[in-house]
Amino acid sequence: MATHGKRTRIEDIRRVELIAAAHRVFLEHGLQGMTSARICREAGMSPGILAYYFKGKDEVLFGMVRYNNRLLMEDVIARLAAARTGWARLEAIVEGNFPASAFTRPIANAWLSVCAEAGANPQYARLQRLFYRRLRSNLASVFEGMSDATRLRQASLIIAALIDGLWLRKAAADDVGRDEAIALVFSGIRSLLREGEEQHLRHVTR
Amino acid sequence: MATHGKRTRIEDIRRVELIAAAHRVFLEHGLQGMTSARICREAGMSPGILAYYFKGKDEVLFGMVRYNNRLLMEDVIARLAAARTGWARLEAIVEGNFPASAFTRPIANAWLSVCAEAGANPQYARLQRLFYRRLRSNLASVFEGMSDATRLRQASLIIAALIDGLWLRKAAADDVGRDEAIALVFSGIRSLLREGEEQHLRHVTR
DNA sequence: TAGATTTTTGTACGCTCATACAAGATTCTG
DNA sequence: CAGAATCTTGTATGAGCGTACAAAAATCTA
Repeated sequence: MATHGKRTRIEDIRRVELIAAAHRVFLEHGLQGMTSARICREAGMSPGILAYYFKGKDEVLFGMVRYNNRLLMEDVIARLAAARTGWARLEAIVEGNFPASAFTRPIANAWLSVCAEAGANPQYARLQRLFYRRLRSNLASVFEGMSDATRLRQASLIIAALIDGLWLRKAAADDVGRDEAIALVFSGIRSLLREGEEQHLRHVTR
Repeated sequence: MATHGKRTRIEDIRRVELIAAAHRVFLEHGLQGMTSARICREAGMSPGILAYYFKGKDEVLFGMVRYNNRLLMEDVIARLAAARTGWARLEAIVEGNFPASAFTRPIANAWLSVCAEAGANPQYARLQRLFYRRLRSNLASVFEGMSDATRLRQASLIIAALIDGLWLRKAAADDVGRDEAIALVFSGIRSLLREGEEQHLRHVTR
């Protein structure tokens, strides 16, 4: 009992440490530069440690992506819970997709390398789909009851594509700042919405 | 003189054959799967041939990207030359960015892998910037004289981001077809433009 | 056709990286 | 404290890749 508790504790600690280290390496060097040796060095451990706590590198990798997504989603979830009007919820979603500390060229690049890898690796594709579905359903919850189904699909697709595209531009040219990116998305949203719909979002809904 | 002509011919033929083969491999396997051996096999040649006609793999790679960009741009340039109204030129640009035969999940993925690599490799970043600058200036030539500078920058950024984002969505989830993608971009454009501006684009300009 | 030049082939070297593993260090147990 | 279990280290192995190169084949020249 006692030994079991301790053993599990240390194992979990190491796993988290290694995944956090992997995350830092990933943000700095991208998926390509995230080698086993670098992860261990970043964690201050020996190169062979990964094989002890993980079945293989893929396990570290998936853990890292989940870790990353959790960090991002926690922020959005907290903001969504605090939001009172539809517009505030929209702000939470959009701003949550451009974290102040994360809308950076190297990070945009790192994220891009995951998207690229998702084409070859079905497991990645699944993680991506999950993340994207959450965004879509968040947007849908803001717009629901406002428009017909096809318009809603269009609007949420456009907004999602806009967000992704701005990240891509960040990675490629770094020609847009965080505040400008958010402003651009809202500019797009305002253009998409009719006058009455925009007013509707300003009412307190919950 | 005569020998020089012949020698140059064969060298150019092989280089083009190899670059075309590299392009096919790239579209199918992405940047990651584009190995020297595969390129040579695709071209029906021996593995060592690359070293004879190219200084290294990078040279093949940059040649392949240029080859790809040329293919895409030829289409846009031809459509632009034939366009008479501003709206037609806009259609040429937008539809040219979604080639019917190329708006495919594997191709979107391949393109994405180049964007991801551009983060680490400055040479790639240069090629990407060139390609993107062309899109922006094409868009600017359509909108010029219509709006003030900041609105123009906003609009062209949003449209460019929308196009990129839709390609990214294609790669990630394949949840949007070519026609729908084009329709979405135009839906975004129409939302962005005021009524008078949209009418302005329907006049014959040249 | 003989020799010279160009083109192509096949292979071998060196590098990077993930993974496996034996040996050492640490912590727990009785 | 001795012995066992757990944890950590450092290194070795092998696969995949780009590249260099010697030898073979093909083509050209006189």
